[in-house]
Amino acid sequence: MDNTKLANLLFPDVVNTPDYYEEKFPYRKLPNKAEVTRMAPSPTGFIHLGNLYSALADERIAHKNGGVFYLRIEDTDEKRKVDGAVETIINVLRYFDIEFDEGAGFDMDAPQNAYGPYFQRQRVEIYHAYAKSLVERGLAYPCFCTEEELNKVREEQEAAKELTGYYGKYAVCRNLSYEEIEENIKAGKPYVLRLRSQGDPEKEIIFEDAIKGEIKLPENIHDIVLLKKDGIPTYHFAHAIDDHLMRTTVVIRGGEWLASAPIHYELFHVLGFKMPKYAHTAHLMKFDEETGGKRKLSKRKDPELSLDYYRKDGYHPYCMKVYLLTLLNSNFEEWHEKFPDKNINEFPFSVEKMSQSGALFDKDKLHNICKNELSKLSEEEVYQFLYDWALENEPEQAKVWFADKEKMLSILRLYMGVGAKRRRKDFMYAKQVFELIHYFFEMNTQQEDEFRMDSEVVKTVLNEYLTLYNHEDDNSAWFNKLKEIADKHGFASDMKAYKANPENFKGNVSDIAEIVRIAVTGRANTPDLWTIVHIMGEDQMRERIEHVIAAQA
RNA sequence: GGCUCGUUGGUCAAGUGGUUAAGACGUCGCCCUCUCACGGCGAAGACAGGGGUUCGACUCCCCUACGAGCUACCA
Repeated sequence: MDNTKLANLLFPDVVNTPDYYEEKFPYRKLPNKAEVTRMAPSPTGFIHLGNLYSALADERIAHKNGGVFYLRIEDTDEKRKVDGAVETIINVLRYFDIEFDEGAGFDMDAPQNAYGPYFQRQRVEIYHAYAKSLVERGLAYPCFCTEEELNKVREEQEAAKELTGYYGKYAVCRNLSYEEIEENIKAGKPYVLRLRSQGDPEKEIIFEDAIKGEIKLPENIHDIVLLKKDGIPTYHFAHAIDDHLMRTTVVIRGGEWLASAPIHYELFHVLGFKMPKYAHTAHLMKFDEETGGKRKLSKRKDPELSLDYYRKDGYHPYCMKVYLLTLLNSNFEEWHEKFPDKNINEFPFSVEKMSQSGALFDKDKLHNICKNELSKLSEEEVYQFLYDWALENEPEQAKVWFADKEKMLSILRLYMGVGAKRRRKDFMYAKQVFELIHYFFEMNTQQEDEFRMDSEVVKTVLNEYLTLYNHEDDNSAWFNKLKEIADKHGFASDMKAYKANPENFKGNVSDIAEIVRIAVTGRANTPDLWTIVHIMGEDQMRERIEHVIAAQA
């Protein structure tokens, strides 16, 4: 068989050789320990927490030592393509402050496009150049088997309990003569290009995975598809060529790829490429109510883990990042606690520290981190964050909430405990924040907690409160009046006295405060009531209380 | 079915042959306190099971169970 003749028959239009591309995309000149990583999503239009999780790992590995992190779009599967997906990916990652150095999203002529194009569909002539050279060397061949034929073979293999796939005696197109091939092609028969695998089933490959350590796998023996019948490469072929030509040094990818590592190993070998380092990550998992076990995050089943969800509810991107970092590198949390003022990008991130098994997404933990991180921000920063969120998600309400900046800042200061010895930690995410403070902006809010005293007592206390109330009172004068009311109606004003003999009282000052608190805010738990009253003003307070009194039967 | 990876408290996890088996979240209790939040103190709670190897196994080996992934002209 004349391989050169075959190569020319298959790829008559290919002019460039692999050497041409090797020269065009030279090794990168980078600092010593710098790594080149990439995020290579397929544009399916959906991006969830797990994607962010691995993107963050890639980004950290590249940037911790002055390397390069780029975005490549793996759009080889026509069926799964979704319009606008690329924009979504870029926007979401930008929102979460994960910056790319090059790749999709930059202009074609921009210097950040030097190793492009970064859309695989725009790279077919490159793939074909390498494919042609494989054919020339007898390492690839066209296969004319139809899907039906392949299915039939697979069924037979399954029935015979043999290894399924296109290999050995099942690789019927492997030894077609030039004449047969030419005839098929002239007849217009569609074909795929397959690798002529050199693998030996008895041998195994050994390679070092940065996360899992030494891995032993049998050599690949399958004549896998390199080019699909439309001439577009499969993942495997594109991966080898792209990551080589884009000079990727570390491939961080999901553990589902581990099993196909032998294919990649053979491909890199046969193409004469140096293997990158691999790091196969464990997936973020979710507790599955149905089965009662862990499972991989799924697009269809877990819409609440979509990144859009976190944007909608207003989770601060920084908090998300801190959370993911604590999952990614277990020593991060300790480091962050030890150096609270250091930029989290200074953390010495390492792939080796990444978990071997999939972590369950933990909302409690996320919330705890949100509370802590938000409590480190200034009221101005929180104001800006909430403002941006509200404008995008609650434009109508935003007009009300942000009509008076000073008022909003006062509320934030109160809820954040700014100026106090210790900061409060009530805030988790924007939506929740507004649920906490909305009563400031309504004349009569819905009562969310019930009075524990009967309505006669409530009425009496509230009337008394209104009578004694003086807006000029400071916090302690104001509180003394609550005590006065307590004493007058058989409640203890002194907590110690109450604790000593609770049976002597109807209750204590806290019960009086609670009545007023519920009347004013609609709920039993709030920060300092005096401050609340002074932010909302005497009029609003009186109106609310009178409204409550009137509502008591 | 075959191949592969994994398995420490409810969750995330430290741990690399000798430890009272860290820490964080959550839960519960106490303290502080006008409620809440914050903060402080404390409690409960784990090496999947069985065999080896060894003076000694959470740590090394084998088997079983369970979980996950792959087994496409999808990535």
